[in-house]
Amino acid sequence: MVKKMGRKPRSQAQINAVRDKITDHALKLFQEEGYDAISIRRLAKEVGCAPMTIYAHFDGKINILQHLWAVVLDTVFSQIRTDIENSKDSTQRLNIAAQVFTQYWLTNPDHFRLVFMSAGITRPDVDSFLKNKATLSHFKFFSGLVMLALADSHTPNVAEIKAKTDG
Amino acid sequence: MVKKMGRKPRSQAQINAVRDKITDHALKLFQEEGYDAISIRRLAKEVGCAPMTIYAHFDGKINILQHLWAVVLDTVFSQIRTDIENSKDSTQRLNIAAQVFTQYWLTNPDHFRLVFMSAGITRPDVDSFLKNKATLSHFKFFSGLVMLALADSHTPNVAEIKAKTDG
DNA sequence: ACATTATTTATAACGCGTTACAATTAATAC
DNA sequence: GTATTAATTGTAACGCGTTATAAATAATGT
Repeated sequence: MVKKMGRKPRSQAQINAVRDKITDHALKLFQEEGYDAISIRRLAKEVGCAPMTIYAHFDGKINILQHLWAVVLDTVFSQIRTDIENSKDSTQRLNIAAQVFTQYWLTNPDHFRLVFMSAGITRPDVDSFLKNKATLSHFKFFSGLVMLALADSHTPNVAEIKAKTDG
Repeated sequence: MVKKMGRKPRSQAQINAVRDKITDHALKLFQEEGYDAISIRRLAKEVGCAPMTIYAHFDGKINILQHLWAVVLDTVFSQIRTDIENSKDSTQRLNIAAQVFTQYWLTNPDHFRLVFMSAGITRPDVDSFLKNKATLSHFKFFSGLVMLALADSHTPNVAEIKAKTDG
């Protein structure tokens, strides 16, 4: 173990502070003018840093948007989880979840636009985002609710229909 | 009516000949190397024309892919329409349609890749493609089959489930 | 041949995301 | 101070889609 010299690496809090400063401006700008109307050079200018600094904290432009998506979905699903604990009936739980889900987008149309209508998003971008662990668990949680509700409905061809609609 | 002078405008067949020459090379190149691995400059070189000629026949790169999509979907749905005429039962018709649909992608995996997995496709691109009249009629035709099958199933909560899955 | 119209071509430019790399600034240890 | 390490900055460049514009080419009339 040799002694360390020079500047010490930043703490996680310090790193997150810079990331947050970037994502805060990105969120505002993306909502105001759209994802591909905002360039990296423009975003850097608004943040007050050099374009290269952004690339030091994010893999690329699309990575910034994925970060924003994750934040929004985290709040949506955490609210669903808390609101659901009141009920025990599986179909009713699904109803509550769906209601919270849709209600969130209605009261936060800007978030809806950000997540679902950001122009210029490619399929592989969405795919890699869906490979994110937290995001995946959210969808597993939701599909679990659907499964339970379907199991309670006792209709023979529902599973078949679900298979088709899934595809 | 003044007399016309100079070169006459090309016939539709002549125009289509140029378009087809472009789309033929585009189809081959997109399948071989992927949509965004092929640049307009590269496509033009392979076609044997100048990049500007492509822009004279298509609004842009994404427009070429939309053309290819339309061609593929046309063949899929025309095959479905012919194969369906044998049966009268609505649920069986839906079954046949789904089978032809999936079978097509299994026997033409390259087309499947082209339509559903072309990288670099944006949401508005897909949206504008779906606004195409022929494409829309295809989906209306398919959703009509689903509706009829659902009407025959006599299960009370199927419509509700369908509403959720649609969203 | 010539003028006229249609089509293609060549050239340059714009901003974009992204990368490479050297220069610079900031913070720590001696 | 000075050396050392971390982080940011500046600069240039690449290919991209796309647009604008003028020149070249092709086909038709007289």
